[in-house]
Amino acid sequence: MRPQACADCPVRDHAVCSALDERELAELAAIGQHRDFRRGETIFAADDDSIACATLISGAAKLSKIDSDGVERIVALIHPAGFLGQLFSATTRHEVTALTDSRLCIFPRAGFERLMSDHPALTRSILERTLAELDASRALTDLIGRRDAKARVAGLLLSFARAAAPSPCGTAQQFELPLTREEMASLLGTTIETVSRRLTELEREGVIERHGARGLAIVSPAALQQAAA
Amino acid sequence: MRPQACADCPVRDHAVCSALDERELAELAAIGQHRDFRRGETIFAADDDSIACATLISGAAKLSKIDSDGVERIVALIHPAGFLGQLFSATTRHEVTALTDSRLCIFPRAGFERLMSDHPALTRSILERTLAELDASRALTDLIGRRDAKARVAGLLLSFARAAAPSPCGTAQQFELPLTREEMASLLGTTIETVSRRLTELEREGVIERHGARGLAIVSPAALQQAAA
DNA sequence: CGGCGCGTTGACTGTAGTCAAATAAAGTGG
DNA sequence: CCACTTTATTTGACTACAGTCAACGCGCCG
Repeated sequence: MRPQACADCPVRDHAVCSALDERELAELAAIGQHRDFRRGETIFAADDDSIACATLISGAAKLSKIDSDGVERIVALIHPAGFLGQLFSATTRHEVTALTDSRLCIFPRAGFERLMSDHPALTRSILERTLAELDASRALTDLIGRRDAKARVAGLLLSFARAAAPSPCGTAQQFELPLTREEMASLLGTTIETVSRRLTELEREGVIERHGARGLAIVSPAALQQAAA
Repeated sequence: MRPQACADCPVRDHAVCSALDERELAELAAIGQHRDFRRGETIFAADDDSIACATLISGAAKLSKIDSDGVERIVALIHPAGFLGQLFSATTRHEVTALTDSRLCIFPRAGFERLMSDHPALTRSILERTLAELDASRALTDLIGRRDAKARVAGLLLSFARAAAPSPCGTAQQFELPLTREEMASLLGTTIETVSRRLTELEREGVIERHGARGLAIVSPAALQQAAA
């Protein structure tokens, strides 16, 4: 990867590298390289040596743990411009998996951390990104702490709609669900069947429309918002 | 507050200030001051101007949102050495409330952020703290995503036991619950009654013992761990 | 002493979980 | 390109757990 590539990068205004000046960006670009992952591929495995970190350029990823019974528990979703990998820690804490075909800009961790100490702007940028992840994580805590499953499902759909929107503050009216029913259930702390039933219910009420298993259109944003309350 | 006070600070080895050298610490101490809050007191109100941030020296705090129906939804707990306040943002996003009598070391945000730009070590230290909060938040996501209420309650007790332990890695065998039933329910996405019933059940099974409404002893750590699985 | 906040318990209802089967979608090999 | 297998999703019937409403107990403070 050359700095040239950064000029065309779809996340160059939002990712951690956006705060760097040209010279710093060149240094970072020198140690980074693009890599593609197919849907379902493991990006980092849990409890491995933490040797790399990355910016997600396109696609989507999930962070998960496998608990003692072998059940996957998803704890976060990562969207483009998000940062992946465990800094300042010998091993990774979560499984990181591509939810859709994805492109990453990967950096060796040692080199990345060295650049952080050399360039405070990079540290600061990572901090801002981490604070954003923390906000997202707390929003998720809020979401899955809702008592009825319908509110959790509705809230998840809204968060997908926001993530799928072209502009950072809008919401897409129509999009593809990035998660399987099983993944949604894992994220929401419920079961496949309940997710399916609540989706059916929302469709019967005229709040959403489904096009195939993954396609989704929001017919009444207000009603969906209401259902998520 | 003077640097002298820092020497006796119970969290001086763990809080964000621990990474600073003497001169930096003196600068930070110059803009910080201690303040005590009583149980239940609001530390920062949601949606206020974000004018201050703080290190929690002793006690405990909760971060919460009040949703449209007026129901409180707790999204995080903060323990001593934790950092409070919203950096890089005009307004606070959450209500911050003292759970027990607490002592804070408060800094005006503008001064604090200026010190961060002057001293990369402080930025780096805040980053490490934020990464720790992010881990904690994801652990909470994992906890409240469990399907049965008993596992959620048991897991919460374990996390209290860890927080109450004198050493960072141990677990206290006996401690006071820092949350009311209502707060536990809010955190776990369930109801007061369910929390109460599951506690009664755990006691009946001989896993825990209750001493009054708040006192708790873990009789069988293994069984509790098992129940939380 | 009486009220108030907090916690526990009981009875009942309803929603979500479980087990099982049918259907739809996606992938495979001819 | 189609038949076939495999996987994902929906639906149904039943059960169990959690939510709701209500009463009661306890400790605290005025």
